[in-house]
Amino acid sequence: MTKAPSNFAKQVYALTKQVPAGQVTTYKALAQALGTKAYRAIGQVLRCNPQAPIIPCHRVVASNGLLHGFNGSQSQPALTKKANLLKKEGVRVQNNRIVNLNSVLFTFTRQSL
DNA sequence: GCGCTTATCGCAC
DNA sequence: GTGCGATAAGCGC
Repeated sequence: MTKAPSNFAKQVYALTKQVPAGQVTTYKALAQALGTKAYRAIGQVLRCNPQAPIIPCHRVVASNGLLHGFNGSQSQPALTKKANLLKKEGVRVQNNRIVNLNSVLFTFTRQSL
């Protein structure tokens, strides 16, 4: 990761960084924006999170609006905290799930790339 | 209606 | 070269 990060990862980071506060995106959206079906691959890239503070991985949720992985898979309290933060941003989160997902769901466009 | 399994792609070691 | 990983979708019962 010292030179030329994979275009794929780069785009994932770029898209994730594009997500404004108060909105969340889904792996599917990212995959579609990249034109790939590697939902997991995206998670893989986000998991490495080379730019943790710059990349709001906590703003990326499952297609169902369910808060996935993040630190949650390992730290429930942390996940709850993030959920609370999202709530503060304007994202309705309840039980680790996006309530008004339809209202905060941020989708990407081909031009986003 | 709910649950489990399978398919897919890329990154890291 | 292999394994794993933050999913998604489909099919079955």
